[in-house]
Amino acid sequence: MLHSPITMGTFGALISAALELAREGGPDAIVLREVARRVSVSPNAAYRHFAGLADLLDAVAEAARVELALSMNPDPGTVDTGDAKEDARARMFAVGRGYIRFALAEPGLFATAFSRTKESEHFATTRRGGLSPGEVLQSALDGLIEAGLLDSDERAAAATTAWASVHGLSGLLLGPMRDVPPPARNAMIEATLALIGRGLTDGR
Amino acid sequence: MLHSPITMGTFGALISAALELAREGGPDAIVLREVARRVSVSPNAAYRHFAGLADLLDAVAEAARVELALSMNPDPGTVDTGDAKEDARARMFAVGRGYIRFALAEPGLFATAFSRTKESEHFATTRRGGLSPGEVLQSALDGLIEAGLLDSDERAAAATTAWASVHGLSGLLLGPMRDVPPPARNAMIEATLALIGRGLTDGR
DNA sequence: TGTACATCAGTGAACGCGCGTTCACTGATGTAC
DNA sequence: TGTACATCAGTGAACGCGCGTTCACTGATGTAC
Repeated sequence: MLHSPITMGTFGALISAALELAREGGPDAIVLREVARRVSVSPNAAYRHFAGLADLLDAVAEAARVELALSMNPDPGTVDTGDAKEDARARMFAVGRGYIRFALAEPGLFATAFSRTKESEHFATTRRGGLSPGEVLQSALDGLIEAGLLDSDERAAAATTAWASVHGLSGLLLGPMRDVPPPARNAMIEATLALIGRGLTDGR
Repeated sequence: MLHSPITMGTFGALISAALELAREGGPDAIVLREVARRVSVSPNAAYRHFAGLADLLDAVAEAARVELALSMNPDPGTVDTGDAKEDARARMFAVGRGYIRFALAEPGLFATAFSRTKESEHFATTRRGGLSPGEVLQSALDGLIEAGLLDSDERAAAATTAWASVHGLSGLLLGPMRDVPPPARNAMIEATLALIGRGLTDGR
């Protein structure tokens, strides 16, 4: 997914195999020896590319964050009705829906994206020129501000509340509410997005 | 915390020691051999009281849920201004604040309360006559309905959104936002509670 | 009241397992002169 | 163009560790008659 497997080299193959483990079982499923096994390499070969397990985990968590950010980006063209206000609102909803969709489709990667790393600001900025989840959210909020639907001094509070809501709903749907059937689940998602949207663009 | 250590017996002592481990390091820190060590008992003695590690974990998760529910209950007397609407609203805020306060004060127990168990409806009903987090939330929503601040047919959606918001904010404050200093953190909590409260009791 | 027996909560030793990491080494590739 | 040397990505074997669980057993307590 990151690169073609053919030209990936051992470094890329290790990351790719570790991502696959994370996809299957979350961050705790990332086991150095199993990663090496899947790449058909001896366990200590990994130490040529990473300082240790923690370092590998950091790289995988970063990759998971990039995948989350990609899933948050609305399909281009979807949001284009001609009405600027309507478009900005729709884009905001699409970003939230994309976040929850990723969590439900890739629970292992979702959990991995939030696993503890050395620094804590990885959601806001991304190295290597990729997108970060925080940047996608901020740009949707920019749209609301430009459309006159949000005061720019409410921006920080809006970001926190919006993020908290979709993050929390994702966690509940994956946890205590995991047995809710899909139709009711979708109703919950839409109801939450609607209520938050209403709260953010209060009366505008 | 559950019973006096003097009359607790091995069963209670095992649960108590496991709870302590969960408090220190979350559900993954619950290690059967370490639990037995802390109770000064051989590892296999635990098998007299639990079918295995998974069974012990279930019991500890249940206890963590009870502690969460206790933390959500507002101190009696705090919410009593004479104005029924105002009281109902204040009680709702107090429940949300209690939830987040517990998450921040006891991150290990908070995570443990949400660790995977066999059944998934433990948040709604509690065995042994204790309170559950879901029951505390529902009773706060009852208050809003009785005060005329919430339509009873919006009850389910309101529960989901409210829970998702405080749950998500808790997760963010413990994770990606863990370095936010306390004053800014409190502002985020109050801003989120205010926005959700506004959304729930829309215009009333 | 005494005796035989079942139950129960504990013990100590051992099981197999898989982990992250380190050690000393090898062979291919690149580079300086 | 050839030679000596450094660098680098890999190997195989081993390290110590702690885990959950099982086995055969013990000694105290309760119970039936």
